[in-house]
Amino acid sequence: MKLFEQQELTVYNSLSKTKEKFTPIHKGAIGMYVCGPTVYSNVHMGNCRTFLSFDLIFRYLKHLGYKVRYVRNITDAGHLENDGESGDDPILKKARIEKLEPMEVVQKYTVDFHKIMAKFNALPPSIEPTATGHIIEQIQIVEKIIAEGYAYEKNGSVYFDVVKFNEAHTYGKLSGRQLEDMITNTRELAAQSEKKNPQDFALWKKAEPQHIMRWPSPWSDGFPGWHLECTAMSTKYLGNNFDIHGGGMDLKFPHHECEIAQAEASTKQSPVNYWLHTNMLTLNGKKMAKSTGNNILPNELFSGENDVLSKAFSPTVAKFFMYQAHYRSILDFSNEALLASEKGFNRLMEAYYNISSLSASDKSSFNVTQWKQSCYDAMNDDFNSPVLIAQLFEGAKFINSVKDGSETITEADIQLLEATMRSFIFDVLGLVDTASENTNDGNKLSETVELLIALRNQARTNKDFATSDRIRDELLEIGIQLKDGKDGTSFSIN
RNA sequence: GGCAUCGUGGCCGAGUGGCUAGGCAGAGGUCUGCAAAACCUUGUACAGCGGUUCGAAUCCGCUCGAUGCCUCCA
Repeated sequence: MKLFEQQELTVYNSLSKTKEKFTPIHKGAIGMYVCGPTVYSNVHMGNCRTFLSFDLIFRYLKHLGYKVRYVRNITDAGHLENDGESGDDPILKKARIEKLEPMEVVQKYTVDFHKIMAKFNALPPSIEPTATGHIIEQIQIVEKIIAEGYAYEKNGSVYFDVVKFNEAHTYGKLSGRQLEDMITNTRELAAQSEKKNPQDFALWKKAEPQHIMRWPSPWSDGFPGWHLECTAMSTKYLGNNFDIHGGGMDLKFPHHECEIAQAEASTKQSPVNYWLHTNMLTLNGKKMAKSTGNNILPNELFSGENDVLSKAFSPTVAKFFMYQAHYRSILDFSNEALLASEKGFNRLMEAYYNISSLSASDKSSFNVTQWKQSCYDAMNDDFNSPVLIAQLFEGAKFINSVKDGSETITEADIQLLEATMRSFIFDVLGLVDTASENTNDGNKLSETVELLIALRNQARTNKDFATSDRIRDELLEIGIQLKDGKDGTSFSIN
């Protein structure tokens, strides 16, 4: 029996604004689409948070035994500023600044994105389609929407008729906005607008002469609108109705709202069963954003080269820090919080490695089976990673107490405890144990340090504390800390 | 201005109509030649004011404050 048949998963659906029991369309299989990055600059930590949140969700669904098709796109064209009115494509803009072909910009930052995700030990999606690779599909959807009467062409550009759509459908159901409110509250753009209403959005834009990213279409040589890309790529690989659509909270409106409208207008059905939105990572209490410069880059974090950081942090620690908050909560990025997470993470890993040295008893003084279920309960409750981590710390506390002799455990429970800790820490959370990498890597280094430890212990036996302290202190200076315990001396490399 | 989210102990951050989340820091202890590290123990907090209730930090209303979206952003 698959795990998912034993565990009841609940997810928060942004569309209904409630937690709902999760039931996939096809038993045992899940289709999930997540809006990927627009590749005109390096991804910052805020972007990473969203992708790491969905990595956790992807990993957990797989862990439960679901077959998951995870589609995450690369936006490499059409993402206009100012909704296509007087807007500019940021990729084109960047290409001009850096004197590159647009596709060189795309390639550069796509490669960077993949590198960063790999450092965070994020699993690659099943399919990673690009907008420019799906122009034909996008044109077909525009044709369908025009045929249904929900779009109109003007001077070679095609716009979605929001007011018309709203007569038979509901525009604003995801974001909770009323079209009437939007009409009264929308700031009027330049009077020369081609749109019937300011709420209308571009499906296809005619390219200006200087716009080099362009494709032929029935209406003009031009390029697709941003919202259309995701509709084309999600439905192509997941069908007209699929399970999960995710993205950052900031994409809810207008991007996802427009996706719903496009899909309903072209297929007459609701595209997505569960909408999942991740919340923002803030810096100094403000949203991280590419445009304002209020952000921190992953590489700055890994190297410590940023004024807000007192030291470098590993990708795993950063990830652990982010998973200590729920994905739907705003999280503020700070050095203090990272330091706290680093200590906590190291303590958790120490406890995990202590499992192998536990000695078994006839009875367990702790209900390991029940504890295991509470780990699942946490994740089943809308992927509540902070509660899962709290449970893992409960496990750690128990391990240390057994080691201490104040609690007991059976051999079978040792196996269960180890397997559960391992699968949640490494498979579900996708954390990487940096400490053990350090000690396993340099065998010669380890042997050298072991030799020094032996010499120091000899000095201690002879009460030659000057020598023993010198070895200890000088090793510490070069970043090797000796730890005297009951069973001898161990060390860690910082 | 409209829509939405949120305000938790020194810090970070879960959760919830009555039963201690967790982490970090602090305090006490164990261990140690001394330290460090490690481990154990320890904290009754939920913006303010009203209301509902036997009982609210948890529900409702108002006030104040913060953030996000409403123009590109995960």
